[in-house]
Amino acid sequence: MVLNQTAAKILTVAQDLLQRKGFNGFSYRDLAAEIGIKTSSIHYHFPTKDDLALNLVRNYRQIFQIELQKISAQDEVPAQQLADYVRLYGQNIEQANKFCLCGMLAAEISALSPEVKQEIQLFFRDNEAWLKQLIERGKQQGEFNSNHSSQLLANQLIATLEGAMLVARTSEQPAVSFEQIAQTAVESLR
Amino acid sequence: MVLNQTAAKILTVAQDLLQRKGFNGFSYRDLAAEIGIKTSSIHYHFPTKDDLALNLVRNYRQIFQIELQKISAQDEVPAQQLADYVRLYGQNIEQANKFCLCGMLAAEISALSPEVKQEIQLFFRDNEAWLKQLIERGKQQGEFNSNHSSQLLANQLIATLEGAMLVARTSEQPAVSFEQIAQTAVESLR
DNA sequence: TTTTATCTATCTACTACTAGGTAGATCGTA
DNA sequence: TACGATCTACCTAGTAGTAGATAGATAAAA
Repeated sequence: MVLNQTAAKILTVAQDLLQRKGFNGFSYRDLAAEIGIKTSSIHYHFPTKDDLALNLVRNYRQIFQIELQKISAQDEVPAQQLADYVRLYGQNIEQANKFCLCGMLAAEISALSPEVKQEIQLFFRDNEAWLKQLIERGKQQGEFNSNHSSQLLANQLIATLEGAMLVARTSEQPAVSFEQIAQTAVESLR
Repeated sequence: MVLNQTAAKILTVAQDLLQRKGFNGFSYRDLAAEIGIKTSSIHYHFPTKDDLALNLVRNYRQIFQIELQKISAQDEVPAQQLADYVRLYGQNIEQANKFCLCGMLAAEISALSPEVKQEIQLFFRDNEAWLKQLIERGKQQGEFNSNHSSQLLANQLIATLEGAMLVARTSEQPAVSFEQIAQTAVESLR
């Protein structure tokens, strides 16, 4: 997927608005105003808003995958890799109280096409698969300890982090609120 | 807060739409059409949409509190009370894949006034306080076991349940998906 | 008579989206 | 190399429909 400069800019601004205000919380007009083009130009690159959402999720998945691979590539112990993983989520909140793009779209799922819904599913599966592997390794190395399957623990952790981000949005110190819960969740794996 | 029939009906329908589609996902027109009145009548009872949101959250808090007291009143062991608590959340998903009203509004927080935001905060505090007490009792009775403070565990559990509901919305079997994660979270307390 | 609760009718602003046009770049071909 | 055709990426100017909100009439109840 090769993108020209304008399309890339649209995606950048749209992602920011989406993570802060939600899919139903921004319009093509908002995008156009911030970028300095006309709404029709956005329609040229992304014919429908659902199209835009699809591209945003695909983009988000891809970038997240790259970050996961980066963490995997660093030769750290599982506990440290888990901490790095949690920080990936924490960055959203630190930046203007953003929510996870896929968490946001999950809340607004009824406004989205089956294609977008599936792509969001895949984001969570990506995370599940990566975390499952990590937890597996952590168990083998004696860092993590639980009777539950690594897959269940992975899904539980994803839910906890998404929920922590969500609840943190209503707090006066979102970053602190998130960090506390995330910390507890990570330590619970020991 | 005494409500006449129409205001009560508006709240009922609005709550349903809000939990399924989000605050930005329904309009006064949608409400009016479903109830069989005019939008201006809704404005009479709830002058602004933010007003409506405020009443919805207050109502939701109140009903939730009643449910919590019901659970407390039943003379069950903490582990069973926790299961009852989780079922409170699960009911949302079973009903047409609804999300927690306050979880939904937390995602759309940027569209809401500080008053509504504060009321949502209070909902989470209600839950935190109730759960903290429950976990405390569970620890004393040897049913729960953790090095973390009951308050942290309470907040972690709330986040996990909210996140589980959120992620479940993208799944093909939301109820199953939620149940698995919730089950894991509850058992992790042992 | 005042209050309550509804209505009709309307407003301004915005929604996603489209038709049709245009400047400029790129292309194949004579 | 020159010329016509096509393509890219934007524009102006609109569409129909929806958003939340309001003014003022009306009718029934207190």
